[in-house]
Parts: sequence; structure tokens; C-alpha cells
Amino acid sequence: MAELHPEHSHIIAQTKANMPSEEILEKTADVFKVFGDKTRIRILSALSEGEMCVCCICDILEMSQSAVSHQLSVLKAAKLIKSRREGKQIYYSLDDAHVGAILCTGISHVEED
Amino acid sequence: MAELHPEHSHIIAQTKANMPSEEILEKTADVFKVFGDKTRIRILSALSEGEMCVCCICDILEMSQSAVSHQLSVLKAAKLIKSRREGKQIYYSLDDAHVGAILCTGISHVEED
DNA sequence: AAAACATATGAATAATTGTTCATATGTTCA
DNA sequence: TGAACATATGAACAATTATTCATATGTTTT
Repeated sequence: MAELHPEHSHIIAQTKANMPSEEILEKTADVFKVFGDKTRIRILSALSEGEMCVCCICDILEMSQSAVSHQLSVLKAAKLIKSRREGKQIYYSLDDAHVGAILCTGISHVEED
Repeated sequence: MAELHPEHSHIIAQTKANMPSEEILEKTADVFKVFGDKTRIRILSALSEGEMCVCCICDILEMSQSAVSHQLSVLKAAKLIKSRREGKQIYYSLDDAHVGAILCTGISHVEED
């Protein structure tokens, strides 16, 4: 642990006071963690074109149904996507506009420079 | 691997065509991965208040200098923060406005509902 | 030049996580 | 009801990663 630096104590106290709560920061990290995987980003990118059944997602990603389903469940647990059943198939879509917005922000950050 | 579904081939082809390149999607996931850790989010949140030296960050996070430095180097390698030396100390700050924007988007997503 | 200070970094360990394989669940059709 | 289809899920394994410990680098002060 670093030593105390009394001359910085004001900045430290003020910064701490202005920061969001630990709980908010942890949840924020958890949300980004879900975005932080290539397979999940590909799924979200596909779904940003519109709702889609699992088998379509598998075909687009060229990945096994099992691997895709596991990641769909991670995305759903994080409330980034929602699902609806239609007969044998289950259609997934982005949960709300926020999700598409975060994805776009990230992509445009990468596309620039 | 899932079987082919000819009746979906149009949707599949079109979605693939509209999606960003694999390279962009991978880089996007990598950026979010860097945001997807509590320690790094705390550092970014502190730095969004203004530039700060390493020892201040340690005091604010109440974490060891080594652990903080390791995460600073991850953030810097990802070009999310930049540094400048002033005598013995090194001051870190967010690399550009985009970083603060992504952070804020994530935090407000969590704060809502 | 040596000592003190601020920060960085390599190696090791512990914990987390993504995919595969095998199988279970739930729906439709014959 | 049974077979076929679409999706979900548990267990195991491999790979990635965050922190700690020890030490190295670079700066200032005496």
C-alpha cells in the first residue's frame, strides 16, 4: 500500500466524493465485461440489424449452436438482449436502444483514427 | 456446427454484408474488455475528474502501487489514458473525450432503471 | 555519488471465463 | 405417441487475466 501524501489529501477527498459509488462502478465494469468478448460483440452486431433466431446467428457467426447459446444466455442475464418464442424457434433482439448506442460508441471509437 | 437453413439464406447474407469487418469487431471487443474491470473503471472514473499522479490514484483506490501501475499500463497500451512526467511524479489523464463519453454511457446505463 | 522517492515491470499464483461434448428440455408434425 | 427439430445447460478443459512479491528504472536532493 502506498504511503500517505498529506499535500494531496484535498484532491483525494474531493475526487472520492465526486466518484460514483463502488456499487455503480462495479456494475458498470460488469456491463462492459459482457461487451468485452468477440463472440458477444458479433452477436450484438448481428442483432442490431434486427431480431433473429438462434440458428441464423449460428450461421452468421459460423459457430456451434452450443457456443452461441451459452453466449446468448450471458447476454440475456446481463439484460442486453431479450427473447421471444415463435413455434420451435426463439428470436433474440437487443433489449433496448441503449445497447445499440453503447455498441455504436465502441465501434466508432475503433473506426476513428 | 448448425445445419444450413436455406430459407434464411437471404437474411444471413444481408446481415453479414451489413456488419462491420471482423477486424473492427475484434478491436471493439478488445476496447470494451479494457473497460470491463472494476479497478480500471475506478481509475478512469477518478481521471475523469482531472489528471492525477499515480500515488493519488493509489490513495483513492486504496490499492497497492504495483497493482495500480499494472492496470495503468493496460489502459495506456489501449490508448485510453496518456501520461506526462513532472519531476519524480507521473501524471495520468484520459486520452481523449471519447473515453469519458464511453465511461459515462456505461455508467448512465447502469444508473437507469 | 549516494540515498530517498515515484513509478514500472517480470514471474508466479489464483481466479475467471469461453468452448466443446454430451445430454436435457420444449415444440411441432406425422 | 413417437420422431424430428430448435434451443438450453452441466461438466470439463484450456486459455486468459488480476494481484502480489521482489526488484528494476528513472528522478531529485543532499
